[in-house]
Amino acid sequence: MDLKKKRVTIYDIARALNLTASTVSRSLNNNSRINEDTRKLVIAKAREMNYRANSLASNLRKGKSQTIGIVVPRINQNFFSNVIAGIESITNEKNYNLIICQSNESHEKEIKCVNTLINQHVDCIVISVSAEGDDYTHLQNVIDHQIQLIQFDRVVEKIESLKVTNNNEEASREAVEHLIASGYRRIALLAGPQNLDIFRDRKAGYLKALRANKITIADELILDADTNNEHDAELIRRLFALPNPPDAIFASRDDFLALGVLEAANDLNLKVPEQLGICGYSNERFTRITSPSITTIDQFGVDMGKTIAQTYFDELDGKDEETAVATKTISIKPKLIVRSSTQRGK
Amino acid sequence: MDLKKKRVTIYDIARALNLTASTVSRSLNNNSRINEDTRKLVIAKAREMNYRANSLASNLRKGKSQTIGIVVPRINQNFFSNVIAGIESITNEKNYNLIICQSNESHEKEIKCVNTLINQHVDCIVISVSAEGDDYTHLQNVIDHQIQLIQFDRVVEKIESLKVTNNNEEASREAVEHLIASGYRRIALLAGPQNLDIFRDRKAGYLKALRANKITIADELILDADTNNEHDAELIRRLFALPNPPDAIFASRDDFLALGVLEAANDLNLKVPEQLGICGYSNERFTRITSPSITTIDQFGVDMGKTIAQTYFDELDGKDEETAVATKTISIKPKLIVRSSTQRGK
DNA sequence: CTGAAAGCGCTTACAG
DNA sequence: CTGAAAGCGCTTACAG
Repeated sequence: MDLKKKRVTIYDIARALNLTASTVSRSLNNNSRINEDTRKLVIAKAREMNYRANSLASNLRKGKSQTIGIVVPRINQNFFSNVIAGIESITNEKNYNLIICQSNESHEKEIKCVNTLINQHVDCIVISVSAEGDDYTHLQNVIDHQIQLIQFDRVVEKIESLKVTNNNEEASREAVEHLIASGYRRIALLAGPQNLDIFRDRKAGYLKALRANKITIADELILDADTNNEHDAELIRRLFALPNPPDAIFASRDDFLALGVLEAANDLNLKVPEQLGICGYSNERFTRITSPSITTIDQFGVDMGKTIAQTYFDELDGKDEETAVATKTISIKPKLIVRSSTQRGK
Repeated sequence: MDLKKKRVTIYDIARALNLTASTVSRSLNNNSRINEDTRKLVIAKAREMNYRANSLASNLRKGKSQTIGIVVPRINQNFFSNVIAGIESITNEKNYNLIICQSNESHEKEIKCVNTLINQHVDCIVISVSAEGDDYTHLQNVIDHQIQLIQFDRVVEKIESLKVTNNNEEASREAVEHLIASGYRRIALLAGPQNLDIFRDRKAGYLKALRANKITIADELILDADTNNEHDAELIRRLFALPNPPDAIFASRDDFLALGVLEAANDLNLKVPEQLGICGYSNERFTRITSPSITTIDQFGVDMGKTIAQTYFDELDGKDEETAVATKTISIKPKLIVRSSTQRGK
């Protein structure tokens, strides 16, 4: 047996069957006008010879890859893995491939991922940008290379593309309204990095709720977190060290931050929700099972993923030659999930 | 501006510079014997024209893709995402690309993923098989197509390939020894699907520990779980419904199962660890922060990922023409993490 | 150091 | 319904 055995190509099949590559190709792609017997013959032979199509070659020739590239900060965050699962559920049916990349919240790595995907000639790039960075020429580059760009969740407003977003402001407003309704009055905000729109929006929602209820906005109760969990403890400590500490904390960056708050409260022997209310963001799986369970906001990641994929295919089908790259924004409303960490007898 | 604008190729650059494609290609790949000035010229022009290499074309020509395909059951399980992160940390340096696929524990989907990767001409496929299924011709197929196969964690013994495994039996034995040392005597085992070696090994470790300590093995205390979390509750209920229920449960499939046990214990007002000891598997992030925190086993996913990638590159470098596809097994020892859920003043 | 030419494995107008 | 030929965008022996 050869060690340098080459893979079987359509020419090998053609030779074995006394046909041409054209006919083999047509048979394998079972379209066009091909004699049914010929087709069966070819397919049987291909199987027998353990033939595998070379996607590189066919994609090169066809000028498209039936592949969608996804770039997310982290694949193991509940929200992102849900979005990916949602996208997959649609692309599977359509026989599209997915290339998943994670930027690890690094702007540099994100650029690298995007460039690789451009080089791979993916048909579409779906991205939620990392927290770092403010230069987005790599996104513009996607568009310049005629690749459909779809931004989701963490979108860059100024880059025109398809966008699927959550209504973060509205969800946050609702969460804070709920805290107020539960009787909390000194509500702190642990916000996410303010260079991202979504975290600015969440802060806006918080402010809006306080104003609507005529609660004074205390600057010392508003702190911006970055995405590094290891810095969380310090921020939380700072809140509890205030002369007049908060009676509730809205950890609007994510549930991991809320978890840190819960741990800190335990260490300080603060009773949750009696002495401290806690609300997180993104409905991480563990929030249901901590003690007490944590009130949070569900972003419907799976639905969002489905919407993203569906939007792409709709765009593909309905594409009129007039439009260059499509731009449109679809907003999904997240849902407040009230659990024990914020429910007290007023 | 053209809507059907084509991408810039090396021919476009060559034309603009009055050179040939050969020279442009050589300059861009900055190897060979190229005049330094020519190279600079080409690179500058390429940047100016916003040129992007077409990986499809170059990979087709070179017959390799500098791409590694990964197939895991779920990308959002701590262990798997750690392994992926570990692999990435090495492949990043080497400028290799990663295509990540998830089988969602479906054997059918797994086969589809593997086939897609074969068609994409990846250089290597890294896989941890799904819980379903017992036909592994798709793995044999990888080898038959001269693609390096690396199995990890959930490996199929009979398929010869590189393998990176955890010593599951040893880790489980240690965990059960620890339970015994904490004074638990009726130790139940919630095992994973027994068609996978790793779960059989964990059961073997459990049995070994009991035997070594002369504790009677009670069949009614050993139940096999599948990978569907929704079935967990029923199994757990069955254990607690026994006339003589367990005083400790080793949820050897994973921490999510252990979490289910903890929830059930709470519902039944059983005190953990006093009345019930609980041990999980895989050191999921939440185990550190439940109340009580859960004793579990860390599999060093990141290290495992690094080992996998490193092994691949070693094999690549040291490859003598004599060896076909490399086969070798590397075993990593997991570590027991003792937390509150099993610590009682025996 | 640079060029001309072939070829990687496909698909698809163009003929017949 | 099938074939001959060109071409997708590269890389790389072979010359010079």
